[in-house]
Amino acid sequence: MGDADSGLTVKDRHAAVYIELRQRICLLDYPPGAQLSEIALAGEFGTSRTPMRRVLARLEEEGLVQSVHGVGTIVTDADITELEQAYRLRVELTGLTGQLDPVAPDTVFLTQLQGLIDRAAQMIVSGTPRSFTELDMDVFQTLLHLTANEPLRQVLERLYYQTKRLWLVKAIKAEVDLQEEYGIFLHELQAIRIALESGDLMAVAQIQRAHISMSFNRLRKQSAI
Amino acid sequence: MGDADSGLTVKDRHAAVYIELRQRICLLDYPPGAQLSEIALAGEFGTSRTPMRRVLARLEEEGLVQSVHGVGTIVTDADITELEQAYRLRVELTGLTGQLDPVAPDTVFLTQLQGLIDRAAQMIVSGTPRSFTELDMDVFQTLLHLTANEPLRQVLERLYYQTKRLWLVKAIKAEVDLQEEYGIFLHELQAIRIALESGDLMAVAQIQRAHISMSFNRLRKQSAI
DNA sequence: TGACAAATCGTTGTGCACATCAGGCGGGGA
DNA sequence: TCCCCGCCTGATGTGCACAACGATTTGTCA
Repeated sequence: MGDADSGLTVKDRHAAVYIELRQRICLLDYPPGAQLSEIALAGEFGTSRTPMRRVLARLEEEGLVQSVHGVGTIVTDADITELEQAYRLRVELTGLTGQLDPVAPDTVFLTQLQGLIDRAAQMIVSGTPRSFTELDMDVFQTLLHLTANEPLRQVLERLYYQTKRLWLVKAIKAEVDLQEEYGIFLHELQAIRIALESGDLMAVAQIQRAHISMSFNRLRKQSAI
Repeated sequence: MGDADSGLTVKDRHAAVYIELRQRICLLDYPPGAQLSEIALAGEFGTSRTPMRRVLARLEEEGLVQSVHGVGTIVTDADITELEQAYRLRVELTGLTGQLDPVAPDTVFLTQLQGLIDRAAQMIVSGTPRSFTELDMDVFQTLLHLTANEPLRQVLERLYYQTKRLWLVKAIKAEVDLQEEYGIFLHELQAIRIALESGDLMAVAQIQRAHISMSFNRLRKQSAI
């Protein structure tokens, strides 16, 4: 946390804390069941409990933590049966990104995408569940720019971070075929690039939609064992 | 506000305050631009600023108010150009209600619906923009039970209250044909009942979707004058 | 030795005093 | 008369002390 508050407003600092905590939860630095201390977090981020409680309240609304009076603030469990509804909604909403306010990519975007594809190729050689999840988050944030519909982006972001922990939990328990996952992901990105170069944003959305749906089915198959 | 806190937990009381303020904003008791005082609201609801600030923070995330340091908490403007994206997303998501976890209605539900239809018929005789909006809210909450997908319900509820003020603002400015609106709404409810009695929840969703879309088009036509 | 009850500890929730900030009002000078 | 600077007011944001609550531990009695 290099305090580089150069020109940053206070509101931005709070948003940064929120994003940081969300990252820690979704990367399982704070695993399900972990207890977050308001005082400790306030000390770490150089503030007091009052602003920290606002951040935690937002995390609670997103369903990532749960605060109980007298007990503590606990990281919620990533249960596949409870998150199935969210996952299926995410599938459908991803399909809408090519329909509602699609944004044609510029050359900068295509360059970024190529960088992400290169990182995905590197995953096959030396990838860990954690580094793969970090890459997946970057890809998500990048592809989110393909729609200008702000409410849709907000909902998709919410659903993404609600459901993303499922994969990493299973991956750490060695219940997924990592090499298969890496290969499928690289293939998806290449397909997206092809669709993008042909200017077919509807196709891009459908490719994402299909892969999210298939990814969920693989997770369900693994949990049925 | 009859303090009937019989068996209600503290959390429920806060939720009730949130719903009450949301209602006041969407019924234009607090019109766009109105300033909400944390201290005054805390006094009215018999609490202090701290819990009230949490409620206002949630309203701010929903986009209904905006808090600015040193200025105040202001009810946001209901601008049709800014809410167009939310409206179009709401149209698509309403169509999904018949697809994601549809719930077959029971006899109690059908009885409730008939009561709403009767109220809609009464609107044509003696309806005001405000009472019509109250009826519309009750209809929305009732029809929301037709899907069991909790994330979808939350998003739909959010989008509904974000966009609902548009109609009431125009209606109060006498920029909508009230009798036409009442008639269309009654017709919609009757169509929904017919689809419901035939057990076709997909049709119910499409009927709602179509009417929300057409309602928005009527609003746009009026604002283009 | 077991079971029950009371106390203790740590946590989140609340209330209040103060800091911080933006806008408006008024006075003074050109 | 106009403009500008500084104060003043009222708002939200923050920090702290205390209340409320739940889990655990400890002590006592049978």
